[in-house]
Amino acid sequence: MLLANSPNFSVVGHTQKEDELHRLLAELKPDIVLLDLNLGKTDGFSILQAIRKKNTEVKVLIFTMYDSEFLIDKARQLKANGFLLKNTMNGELIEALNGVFKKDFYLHDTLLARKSENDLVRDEFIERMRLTKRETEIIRMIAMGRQNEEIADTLFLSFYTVKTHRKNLMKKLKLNNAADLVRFAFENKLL
Amino acid sequence: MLLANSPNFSVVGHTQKEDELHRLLAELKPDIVLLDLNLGKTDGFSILQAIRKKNTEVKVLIFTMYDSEFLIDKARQLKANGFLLKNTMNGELIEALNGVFKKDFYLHDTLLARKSENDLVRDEFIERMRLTKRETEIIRMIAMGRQNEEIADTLFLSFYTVKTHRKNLMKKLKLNNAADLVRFAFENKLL
DNA sequence: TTGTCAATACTCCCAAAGAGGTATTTTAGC
DNA sequence: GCTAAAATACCTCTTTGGGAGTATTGACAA
Repeated sequence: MLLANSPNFSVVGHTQKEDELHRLLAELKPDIVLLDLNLGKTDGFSILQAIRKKNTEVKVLIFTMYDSEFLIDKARQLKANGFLLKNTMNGELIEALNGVFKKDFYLHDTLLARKSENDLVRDEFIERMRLTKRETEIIRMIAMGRQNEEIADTLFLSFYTVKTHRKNLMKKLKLNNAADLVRFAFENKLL
Repeated sequence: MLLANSPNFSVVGHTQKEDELHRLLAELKPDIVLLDLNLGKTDGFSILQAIRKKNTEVKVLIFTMYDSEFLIDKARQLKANGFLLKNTMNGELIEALNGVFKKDFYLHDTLLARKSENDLVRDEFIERMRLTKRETEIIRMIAMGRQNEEIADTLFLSFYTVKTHRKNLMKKLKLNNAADLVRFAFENKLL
């Protein structure tokens, strides 16, 4: 709908399923994929990685509701070509679609401006709370709604190890349950 | 520190304990109380209520890191005189301190401006998900890290009733655990 | 080189949450 | 006054989380 009146861009296909995505990519050979980031069961990032394994040419623009510095970093790291928020104006989508060709990694000015500020908040938090690398990694996954076993599988750790980290996080941050932990992650810009 | 160079305001006391707060209020008779909102065990709002029960004169300025429309509403509702974010500039604190005398409820312009926008996001979410009044109330408390028994006590409900609501929320929102629920609350500006 | 810290892994126990139910009462709209 | 939705309350069972403690390994620094 946002692209209905655009002379330069049109939507050639869309899908909800990963296997269909790969089929469509091969068939339609689009210039850009607008990829929705889901933090739930089906992780948009793993799809991004899958795309990059098979296809290094197509531009991937992350299009999500998650206004998060951490996710922006992760998107860049995993070779996305841009990051765009869903609650965006019409103009911004077009701008972003052009942006992915012009820049290595497109990010809207307003997001860019806020980023360094929030990075600071986050880093200060991690420093203040003396969170280790692993702990930071795990608190983020908890905040994304993952449970111990999932986290263990993803990081190739024992279920017990994840439990230990979780326990230590609770202790360090003086929190009592997972909900508190998620709140803390949001407040300190970890997510 | 922020008030060190202010000709009009000075800090006459401070405390972390509620009983001491009431003692200090009686002794020092300050014009304004800067009240930190903790969403954890010790709820800043219950302290606000306690102050209002004994003392209707003193101005209470909520001073918190929680940038949340919902909390702003709640503060106004419980007769606070203003709401100020912690990551504020020096000038804004002074502005707010003056503001609590001038207005019924002081809120910084930038917050005010953003508020209606976020209210919309929230209302749309509640509408879309068909959340009832009670469910909205309870998802917020869950997101604040409260557990079923606490929520039950606060709302004068049975523990089982809260469990039921929690269960229904999970079903409606297609979520699997409390962490997911908290994330959803943040993303949809419920908190 | 000798600690300390980070990371890993495990045990036991208990509390809490999550997933199925069912059922009654209240409230609000027609 | 009737009906549908919301709110209340209870049950059983399984899974997950939270708290306590212990132990081993590798890395890095004093």
